Amino acid sequence: MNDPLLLQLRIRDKISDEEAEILVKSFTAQRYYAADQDIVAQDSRPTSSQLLMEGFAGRYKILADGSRQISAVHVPGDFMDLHGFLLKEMAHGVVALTPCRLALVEHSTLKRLSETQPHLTRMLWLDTLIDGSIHREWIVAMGRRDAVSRMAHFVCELYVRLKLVNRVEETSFRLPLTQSEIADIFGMSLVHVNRTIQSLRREGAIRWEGDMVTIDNWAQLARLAEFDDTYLCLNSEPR
Amino acid sequence: MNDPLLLQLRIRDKISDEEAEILVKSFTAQRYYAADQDIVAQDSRPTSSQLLMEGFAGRYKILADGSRQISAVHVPGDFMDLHGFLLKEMAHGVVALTPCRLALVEHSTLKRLSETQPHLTRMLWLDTLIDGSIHREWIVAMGRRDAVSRMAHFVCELYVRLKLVNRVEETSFRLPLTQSEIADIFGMSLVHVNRTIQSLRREGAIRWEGDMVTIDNWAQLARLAEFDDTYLCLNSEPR
DNA sequence: CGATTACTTGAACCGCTTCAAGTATCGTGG
DNA sequence: CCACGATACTTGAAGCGGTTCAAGTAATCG
Repeated sequence: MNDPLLLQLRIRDKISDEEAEILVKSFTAQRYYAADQDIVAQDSRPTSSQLLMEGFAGRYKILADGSRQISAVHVPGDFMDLHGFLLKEMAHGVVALTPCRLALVEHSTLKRLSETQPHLTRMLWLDTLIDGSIHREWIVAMGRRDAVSRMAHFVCELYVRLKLVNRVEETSFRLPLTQSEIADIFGMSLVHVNRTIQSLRREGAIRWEGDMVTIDNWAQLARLAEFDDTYLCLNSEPR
Repeated sequence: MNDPLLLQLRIRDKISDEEAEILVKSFTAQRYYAADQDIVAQDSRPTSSQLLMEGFAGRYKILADGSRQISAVHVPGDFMDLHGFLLKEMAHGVVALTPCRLALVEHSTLKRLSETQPHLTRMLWLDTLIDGSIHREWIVAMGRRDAVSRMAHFVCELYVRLKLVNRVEETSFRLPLTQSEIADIFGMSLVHVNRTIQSLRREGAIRWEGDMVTIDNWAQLARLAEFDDTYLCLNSEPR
């Protein structure tokens, strides 16, 4: 079974085959989105949640002056808007940053799961807690790290998260985002994103050729980023 | 019953008296912390979670250069480190920003709740989802708002959150934080926090005299902040 | 009353933004 | 197969929001 959600969950705790089957069967339909298409609109009230199976998606908000801030980046296996199950109203939109394939669960199904499968429920809860943990790490980075350190941190984080779902080759991964989109992730200008990436290249920490990011010197990158993967919760233990 | 956690939960959904009793009885002990004391240490593995009953607390991380970033501010009724129940290891510390009173639940009790009380479990899950929602709003503010707008947003948010737990008088609330602590919340310098507050004062939007913050012109403050309370999830509905 | 902590102000500096232009890449139609 | 347009990336230079350093004032407390 290569369901990327299961890959993610099984890193954090044992999931029995029965549980896995129940979980997989909860998803009723698949959907495809083109790049730049809205998956969930701001202020909408979805009655289902979506799991990202393939591609990159982002949670975002547009401000009055037209600027956009992306508050989360999702990779395959991320249960993107599981929040909506209990929050009901979406304060932020979700956009496909690349072409995306998604799997859909009805909220009513999730509610039934929460009544009958306490361990699975805790694991889904955990999934949203890890989201929150990543948010906090981003807040720290935005508040107290300079552009180079933040970029290094972002590359480290994506490397680890993509590795969990087998989207990494050696020290490289595909990151099909434009510098303009990355600027919206960092809350920086496109120009400064460009110079920041060049700075990391010049130091020999990474290569970034088109879609492919290659980490040439992990130790240096992690040092620049002060990267510590605790917040990604990578240990398997009973939960 | 004036338990501030129940006040918060009952804003979002009905909680039966039975459920309320079960919840209240889950807390076994109270603890008191002095200002600046660590409630939860970074990288620790607590076996209980704590509910903030009185005071202000903050989640934080210290970086290698000694700077501190506060990633969340907690008010009475916040179930501060409910995360720890499933995340196990704390990537961030929690500090008492003022003297604090806390109520304690063992993780084993929470696990039992999750096996027997699906609705309460969903409500606790929701509590952590609202935390995440606030994180995302902070990320947007840090990325794309200037200092005045962020300060205005922070004041609006605290006003609403404190009102939910009866810590507001008319248009005023106590905020016993130093400008230096606020600088660590904003990831700004103390000097700029000072000038930003003065700017809001000069515009007549707020007064900020010692501990007391008074909102003199909510409309103006909310406009500066582009404040929209959707992310605080203030509607009561079945969850 | 003196020490400590919080708040305030001024001025030089710097990281990042903005504006403007130029280059590389890629898909598409003639 | 090349010309063209569109999009992404790159570079330069001026400007600004926020930092840093330094000092001074107000409030609090033993």
